[in-house]
Amino acid sequence: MFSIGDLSRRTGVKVPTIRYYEQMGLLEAAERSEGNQRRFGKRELERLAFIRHARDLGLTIESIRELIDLSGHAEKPCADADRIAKEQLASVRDRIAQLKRLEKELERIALCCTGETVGDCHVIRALSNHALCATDH
Amino acid sequence: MFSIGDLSRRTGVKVPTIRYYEQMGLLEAAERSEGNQRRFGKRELERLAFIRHARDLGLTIESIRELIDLSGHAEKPCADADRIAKEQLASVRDRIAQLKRLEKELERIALCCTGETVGDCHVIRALSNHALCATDH
DNA sequence: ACAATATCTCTAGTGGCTGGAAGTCTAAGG
DNA sequence: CCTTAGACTTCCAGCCACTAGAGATATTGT
Repeated sequence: MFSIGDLSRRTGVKVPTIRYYEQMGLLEAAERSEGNQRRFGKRELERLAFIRHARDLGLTIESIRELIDLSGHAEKPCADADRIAKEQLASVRDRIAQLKRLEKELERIALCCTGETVGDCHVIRALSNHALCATDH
Repeated sequence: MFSIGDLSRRTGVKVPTIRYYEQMGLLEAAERSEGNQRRFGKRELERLAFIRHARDLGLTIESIRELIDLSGHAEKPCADADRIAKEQLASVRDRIAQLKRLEKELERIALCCTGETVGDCHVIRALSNHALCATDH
């Protein structure tokens, strides 16, 4: 049995964040000490690691809730879990594609600066005039 | 002179967002009609396009405020504008790199699903066990 | 003149935390 | 056993960049 601070140190999840996950229903309400402090065991540690991992992969709290619900029903087909992961993959790929377009545009804008004054600054001119852009965004 | 709705249609920026930009000080307080409705001209249209463009490129409101301040001082050197653009480029590149690591991890997780039940679902197992990950995150 | 649409201000909500205040509990040292 | 430092509790506010809604007023078209 360890305290919320211990759990935090073991998982790298900040204390207020752990309480937040509990409030959001990702962690079940923890047992309490006589003095009303939370006490966690191995099970909670593992679940928190799961949550942290999923968050690191960009899954929303809502998706994680779904996955936790699913994992409680070992007999169901795992199509839903699969769908959540695939949707997340698709959304990550979308964001990468979008950021690459931005990168191109910013390169054009930022790398052309010739170090003169604001009056003829390429950065500001480029931002003022969308027509100078190579891609649409 | 056009109304906020006209401005919205011309720039693709939603009406409440225009009011929000005014509130944030990116747009100067607009002239008003007799009945207290905002009236905009070409100047405001151009500035809003500038703002929209910068936002599309991922610049924060704060950075845009800086750029607007700068653009009012045509005689100053444009190093600051250049720095803002370069910082944004660096941050975009960071995010791309991070998302690519995620993409790899999600591919491994999502594409291995063999369509069985939750009990032996690869997605859920992978999320439960960080040790299965190829990269650190 | 009237109806339909647009605008006004103000407030609150989004997601995923993060920080602070004010009070209570626990663990270690003396 | 007592003290004290630190960890813990709850509750509330704030972050960013909007977005939505209520209820009142203005404008526009017929």
